[in-house]
Amino acid sequence: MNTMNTRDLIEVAKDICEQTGSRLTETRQHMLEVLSTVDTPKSAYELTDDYNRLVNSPIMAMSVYRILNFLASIKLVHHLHSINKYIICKHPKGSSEDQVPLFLICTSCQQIEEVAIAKDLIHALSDHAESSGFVSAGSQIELNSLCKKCQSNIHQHSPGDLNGQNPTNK
Amino acid sequence: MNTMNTRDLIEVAKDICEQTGSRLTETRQHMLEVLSTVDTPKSAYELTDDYNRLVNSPIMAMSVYRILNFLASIKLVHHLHSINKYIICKHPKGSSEDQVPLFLICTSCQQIEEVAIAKDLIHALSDHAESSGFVSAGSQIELNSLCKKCQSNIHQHSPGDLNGQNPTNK
DNA sequence: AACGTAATGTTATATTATTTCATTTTGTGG
DNA sequence: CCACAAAATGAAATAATATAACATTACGTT
Repeated sequence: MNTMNTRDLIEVAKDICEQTGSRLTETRQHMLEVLSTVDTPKSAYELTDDYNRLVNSPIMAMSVYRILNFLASIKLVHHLHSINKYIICKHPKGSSEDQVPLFLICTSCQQIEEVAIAKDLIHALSDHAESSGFVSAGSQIELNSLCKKCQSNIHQHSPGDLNGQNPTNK
Repeated sequence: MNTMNTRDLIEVAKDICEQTGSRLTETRQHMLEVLSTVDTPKSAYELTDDYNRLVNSPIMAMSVYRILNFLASIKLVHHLHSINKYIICKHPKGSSEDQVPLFLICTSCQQIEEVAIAKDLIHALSDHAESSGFVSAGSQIELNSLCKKCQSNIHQHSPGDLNGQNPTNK
């Protein structure tokens, strides 16, 4: 496990910023703190609300987007495309050059588990491509799943149907 | 290779609909035809425009969303979350129970390569989770990549920097 | 023909994201 | 210390994406 507390996270952020010639401003730091208070992914607008609830100086959604983009660019925040939400990186230290993040997203309770997997595994996947030669451009992997807890809950109440697809359009 | 022409696709669609008690209506069939005319993924609104350009009877975005959702539910269309676009399924036959689609998305030219990989491979990935027991809920995998063509183009013009991350927020 | 469900039409609105330009902050060199 | 350039934010508008709600039409079944 490599999860960090907020203080350590801020330190890591400062280091990265120094290295890249960017700045860990007050709002960016505040946003990291806000992100640290939750363990489920949130939309940009939800984070805007959270920020304005927790931080004295108000912020607008536009700024939140900018900050999220920045934090994502230095890999301290992940954008989960499949649910269109953002979450703090759980182990910024562990993300070495030869690893990419894998996200297990519980489709029932939205709890996230983030693990790092070897890039080699990705290449093993893409080698199945016919006109292979595609190269992974550092993309994360998102798997919509069911966590243990929700699995047992569902089995109690309505067995089967883990896929939950329904062919109608209602 | 398992790519189908439009006529075969319609047949498959009809079969699926019969099995599930749904209907391959005229608009749905038209949408499949529209989707067949392109090989790059398109947004719902782009498809709305395409539809209205190619089909005589006009359609509204709301209906397009409904139809895309329907076609996705019967696995004839895929929603690529990471770029928020839709594309026709390249081999609806091949998607047996023990396979899931893997998409290689060229971040440069948006060309897609879709292949089917064994579900076992997914489980191999998620076994890296610490509190394992997550189970894949039939989710597809999207890899942002660079196709062969764009790789060589980039190497000619600006070597390196395949990841293209930039730490500023401009 | 009558009924119920599936599908679509239509309008409005919610949600997410970007564009644009002005202003402020901050490090750097003179 | 001051001036400058780049980085970052403020602010307003608007674009792009997606859903809600309700009316209407199409269609298979009895």
